Amino acid sequence: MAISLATRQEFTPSRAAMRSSPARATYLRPVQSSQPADPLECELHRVGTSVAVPRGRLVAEQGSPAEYIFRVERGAARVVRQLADGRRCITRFLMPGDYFGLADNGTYKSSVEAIIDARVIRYQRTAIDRLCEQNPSASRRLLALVGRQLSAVQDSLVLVGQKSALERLSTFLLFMAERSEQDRSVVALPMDRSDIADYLGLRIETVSRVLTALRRRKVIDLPNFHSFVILDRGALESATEGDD
Amino acid sequence: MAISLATRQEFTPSRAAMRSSPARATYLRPVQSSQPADPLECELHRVGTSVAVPRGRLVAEQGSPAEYIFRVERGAARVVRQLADGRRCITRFLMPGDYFGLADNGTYKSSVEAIIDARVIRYQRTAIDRLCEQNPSASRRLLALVGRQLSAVQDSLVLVGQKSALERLSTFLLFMAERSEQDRSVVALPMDRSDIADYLGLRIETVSRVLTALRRRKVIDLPNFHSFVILDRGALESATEGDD
DNA sequence: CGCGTGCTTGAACATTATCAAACAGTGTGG
DNA sequence: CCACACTGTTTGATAATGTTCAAGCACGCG
Repeated sequence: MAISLATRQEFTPSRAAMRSSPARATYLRPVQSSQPADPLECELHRVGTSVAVPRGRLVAEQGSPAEYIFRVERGAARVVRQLADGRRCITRFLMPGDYFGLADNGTYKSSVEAIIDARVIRYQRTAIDRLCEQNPSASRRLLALVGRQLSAVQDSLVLVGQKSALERLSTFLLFMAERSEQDRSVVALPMDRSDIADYLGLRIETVSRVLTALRRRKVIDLPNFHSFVILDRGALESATEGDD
Repeated sequence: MAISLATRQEFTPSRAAMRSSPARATYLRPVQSSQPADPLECELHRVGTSVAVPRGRLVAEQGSPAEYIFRVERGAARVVRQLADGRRCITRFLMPGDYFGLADNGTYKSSVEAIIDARVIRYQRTAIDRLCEQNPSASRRLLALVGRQLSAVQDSLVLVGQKSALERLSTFLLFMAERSEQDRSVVALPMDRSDIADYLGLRIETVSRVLTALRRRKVIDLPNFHSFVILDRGALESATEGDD
């Protein structure tokens, strides 16, 4: 089925959404946009197009011209960088509200793939540039967004560069918990183990082992493959910084 | 040239050597700025102050208010992030032409320390903001700069997250060679082994071992602790991607 | 019910870290 | 000029951590 460039594609043809178009990298189905929020978003909204992206499909392709900037509305996506020797690195997970492509000038430096059925708004880069030209507050806001991303990637750098497997997983779980719907004790984990592994710079076996170790110690529970529950937040937080 | 598209540019107007000032952590000696180049840089220049920073001294301190944006003119600096448990992580090395603080909003997320006697220009953040307000092309360039930084950090993330010690060192050496004065076969290595280790997420012993391994294999030479020579660039390049 | 995919578990192995010691440059004082 | 200490680097032996390879398990879906 189609997604030619995805390293791997698990297509669960449960929905009809997939018959959209044959094997092409850039087939996204434009749909009406949803509602805007603040005045700036409103501006942005006017130049954006909402698009449905079925699970597994490419939103943007590494190396192709960076025509659009995206914002995830619903669902989740992974930002993937493919190395020459075939290794795969996930540099970010995109959750609702996250932007992608802000800093990619010319061509995309990474691919983006929907992890689950998603909806994204895409903005023509030229339109954004025009907006910034006219509206200094827009460009300030854009700069702030990119700055936040930079800061986040630096955090990842520390995480992956200096920390043990346990520390990485704990940090990751807390991060996911923070990003999920506040009032739910069970946190969704849309990505599979290999996504987590490639994100944290580990192997799936290690991810699995650390997760089950945490479960055995009653720090978390794993009701199924795609969610978890924090049972002992204190323990998880301290595992974040090495006190085992 | 400018805030422009060059990630960096080496001015080496061999000025008078600098004498260091008394030992204070945040003490920088303002001096007259050097010459500007293009119109935008000219604008910037008017709001910048050139400062001498003796080796080892802090240029900016993690957690303190991010009042300035810096650009390294001469010398070299490390961007350091201190973890709670005392581990140290170096996220970047700043060489002439590199900026720091562009994305730090509010407080600095990392400290910056001079590795060797250095000279930096510092720009008041408020002045830069004002400049962007008036001049959309300035803010576009600023955005481009931050974007380039983002891309560089992502590269580091891949490096540190996915690669072996040999791959990391090879990549690092080639990177340093690229950034040093083109026509010199011997490349300066201003930072010491522990800086390299903290940058690459390794221990100094590992750094040392890999370096001597490369020397034994006649891939590089190490005439002294603070420089190296590439003897077999092909071998070094292939070591970058795992073909040992 | 049975198959496939993704997840877990185990044992052997590789790489890197840790601990400890020796070594090399550099500057100091006799 | 030579001992001396100092700091940063190298080297070696051992241990820890994570990887690899190989089963086995479990959930989802026909």
